[in-house]
Parts: sequence; C-alpha cells; structure tokens
Amino acid sequence: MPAHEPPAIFRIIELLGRKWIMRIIWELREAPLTFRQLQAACGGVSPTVLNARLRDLEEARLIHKAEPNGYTLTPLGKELLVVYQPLNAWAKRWVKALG
Amino acid sequence: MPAHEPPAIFRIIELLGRKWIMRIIWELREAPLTFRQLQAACGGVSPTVLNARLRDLEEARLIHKAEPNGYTLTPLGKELLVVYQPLNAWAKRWVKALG
DNA sequence: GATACTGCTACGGAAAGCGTAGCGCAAGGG
DNA sequence: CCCTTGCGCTACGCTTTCCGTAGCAGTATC
Repeated sequence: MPAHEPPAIFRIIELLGRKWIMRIIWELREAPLTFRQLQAACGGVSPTVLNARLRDLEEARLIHKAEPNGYTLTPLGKELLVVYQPLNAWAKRWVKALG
Repeated sequence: MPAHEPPAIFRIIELLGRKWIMRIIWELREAPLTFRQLQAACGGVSPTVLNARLRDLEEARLIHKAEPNGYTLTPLGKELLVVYQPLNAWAKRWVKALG
C-alpha cells in the first residue's frame, strides 16, 4: 500500500478545476490546434497561462505535441471526452432552466 | 434571437473551472451537509471561498439551503451527478496509466 | 451566565491569472 | 543577402483570486 494518496476522482477534480483546462480539452476535441490557434479559440487567454496549462495537460498525459500540427489529445485524453457528452446535454437543459 | 450568449457548454465549463465547485458538488452527492461539514469534507477550505462558492452554486440553482440540514443539491444539481459517474470510472484508469 | 455549537465576515499576505510587449527561430520572397 | 511574416513562447507588472487565522452574532443547552 503506497500510503494515503488522494482518490482518483479528487485528482482529476483538482486538475479540471484549474482555469482553462476543461476548455482546452474541449477545443481539441476534433482536431489538433497550434498554440496560437488554441489561444484564439479560448478567447485570447494569456500565453503565460496557456503555456502553463499545456504543461499541466502534458504531465497528465492528456495531450501531446504532434508537430507540425500543434497539440492534440492522447488516446487517454480522447477517452475523457465521453464526459463532455452528458455534460453538454445537461448544460443545455440547465441554461433553459435558468430562464 | 437574444444575441451572442456563450454556448451552454462554455457556461458550465466556466463554473466548474472555479476552484472547489466540482468538489462541493461531489461531497453533496449523497446527503446534505452543513457549512462546517462541507468545509471539513473539502479539507479545510477557507470559509471565505466556501461561502463565495455556495453563493455561486445557489445562483446557478444547483444547490439550496435546506434548514436545518445545511446545503443540498437541487434536482438540477443531482442530474449533474450523471457526469461524475463516467468521470470517476475514467479517473481510476487514468491514475493507473500514470503509473 | 457560561459553554459550545452554528453560519459566516474581516483582514492581510500569498498565489494565480491577465494584458501587453517582445525575443529567438524558421520559412518565404525580393 | 536582407526583409517580412508567422510561429512558440517568455518577461514583467498589475489585478483578481485564494488562503489562513481570528472572531462576531445567533441559537441551544446546561
């Protein structure tokens, strides 16, 4: 037993709770994007933060750099997209409920 | 047409991207919790931030105060839990893959 | 009245995020 | 060769968010 590591769900919650992480994954859902494309897609997020998040996501093995097309989701990252499907569906109902 | 509102998915991403939001929802998944119970469950998060997040979640109609048991998920909030199921399953595979 | 809870606010310092400017590099055109 | 263009990314100073601690007002119990 490797002693009290935080549960898996907490680790991913902690990662997804950082600003722009979920958005970046979403923007990469279909095709790889370059640094500047990603920056534009995220509404002009500052390059400092974008770069930090890309390092976070690389360390988590959710993205990797696929020259010369830019950044792309790893297989593991693509699997995470299954979460976005129910989330997207729920979000539409949610927005309607907010009136 | 009410002009260019951000898509529903972006609105929920923005909310979930704030620190502690996902964690609070997770901790409320089974039973209502009081302010201090919630604070303890979240590893001692500062009351300033916790209170701010509770306001955020109330405004988003995902929780409400159910005296005297504390805070609880609304029906809408409970629906959001469907997202946590695949997320939790994926997270376990993810942690294993990280080695 | 004293004790022990509760939800929550106040405040100062630390960390995260932002906006802008610009560097070093590579490719393409004259 | 130089000049421009676009790239990934870094530097820097400012603002916002977050944190840790202390403590207040309210309620219940003794």
